[in-house]
Amino acid sequence: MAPDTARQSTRPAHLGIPSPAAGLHAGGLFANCPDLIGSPSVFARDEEIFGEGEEAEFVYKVVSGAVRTYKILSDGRRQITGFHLPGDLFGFDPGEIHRHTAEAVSDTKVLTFKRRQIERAATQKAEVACQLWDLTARTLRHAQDHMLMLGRGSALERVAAFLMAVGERLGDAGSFDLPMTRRDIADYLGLTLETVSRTISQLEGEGALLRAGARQVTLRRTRMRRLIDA
Amino acid sequence: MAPDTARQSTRPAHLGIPSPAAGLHAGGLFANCPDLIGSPSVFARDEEIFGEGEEAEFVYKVVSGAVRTYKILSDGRRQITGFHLPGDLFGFDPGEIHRHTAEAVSDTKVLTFKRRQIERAATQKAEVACQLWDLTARTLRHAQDHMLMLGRGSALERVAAFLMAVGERLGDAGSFDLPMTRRDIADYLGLTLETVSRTISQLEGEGALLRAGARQVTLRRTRMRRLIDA
DNA sequence: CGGGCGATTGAATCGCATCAAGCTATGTGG
DNA sequence: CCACATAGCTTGATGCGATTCAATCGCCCG
Repeated sequence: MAPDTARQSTRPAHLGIPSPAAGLHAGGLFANCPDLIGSPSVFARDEEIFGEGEEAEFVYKVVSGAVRTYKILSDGRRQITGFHLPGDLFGFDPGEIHRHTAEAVSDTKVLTFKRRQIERAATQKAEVACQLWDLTARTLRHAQDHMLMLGRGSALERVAAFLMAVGERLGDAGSFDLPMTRRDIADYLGLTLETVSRTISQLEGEGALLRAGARQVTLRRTRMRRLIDA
Repeated sequence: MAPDTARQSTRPAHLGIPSPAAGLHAGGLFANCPDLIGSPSVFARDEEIFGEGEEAEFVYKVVSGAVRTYKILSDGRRQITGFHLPGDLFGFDPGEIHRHTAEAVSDTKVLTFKRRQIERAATQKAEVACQLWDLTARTLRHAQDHMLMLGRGSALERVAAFLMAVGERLGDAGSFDLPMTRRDIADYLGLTLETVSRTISQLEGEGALLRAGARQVTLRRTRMRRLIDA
């Protein structure tokens, strides 16, 4: 009943593994709409795909590479709200206007779909509208899990959960490559790049992961979970 | 292009006024569905309306009072994801299961709607499905704005933005009453109740608000904005 | 081989959390 | 009607974790 038990702490504790960092695997979304075929398109590292405030003409699906979506504050602080990996959809803020900027994290191939076309399909077929609803709902769930992380997690919890989530989404076969920089990770987790770097070193020091270069990591999931659970 | 300009700082700065703390004014959502009529229901202060993990049988609309929705971590930390004020809808996580717990912040009147009924209407009428989609999208926008706050805002920015948002949603006629405790505010903003208290005192000290008792506040919006802008 | 960006590491600082009293309303029972 | 209890709020002292500032390292690419 009363919330009097709510405690706060900066100490490590179980955050639950949040849903993958942006997880919007498209499933068969457009499968049954034969006229909805995406046009392939390529973006170079750090190239803008769309900007905040622009008209939302297209919707995108990542084929290879990675994309970040973010907002910038007037003083330059940046909050990345999601990373989009192969298979993920992005750019689907309902409404006429993009509410984020999207950039390629690395060289990236995407499929582009006309938003108008999709929305028209939605107004005609309730089935399509429900799928879009479900898609937005999954994005919402991710956002809420991430809120929990940003509001309540220590640096250790945030970084560990992030690495595990990205690993899973990349189909972690033992080890994997992080597509993004430390700064990107920091701006996603609400930390500084130095803290991210230190925390990864700490995780390595405690045997929760191995590194081969800055980007390639091998997770020891059991040890990592032990670190953040207790 | 490159995100190298992203800076970080703990200093106050413009966060943009985030959308109101949960803002889901129902608009005319169920207006054109004459068979969807809510049953009135009353909950006492701190009474649970639904629990995380429960089957999502109903959807709610606040008539009077206030509701909080939150998640609890295994160690007791609580993250409130939204406050729901008169006119707001809540409990509409798509899916069969509630992903939050909802409690009355103060004595509260709500209207309850059968979720099944609404979803059935959605599968039949594309128009309804689109409205639900839009509803979820608005919740998503709020969540993303809140992420920005949690990830990047100082205590001062968070509290000031929160007060302004709540004031607006309550139709701030000069001054208004906060329905929730300092602990609730803290668990929403990712702070401790002491920090919230101190920050409000600080805002008062700098002439950004007046207090009449702990809960009633009068905002000096211009001064408050100056404080967080610069 | 050298330039440069990204990552790491160190030292000092700061903001918020934590721990710990008091304070102030509100309400209750004698 | 007042003493007392209690819940919520405020305020103070202290500590810790993350940020900030500042080198330095190391890898990748020209």
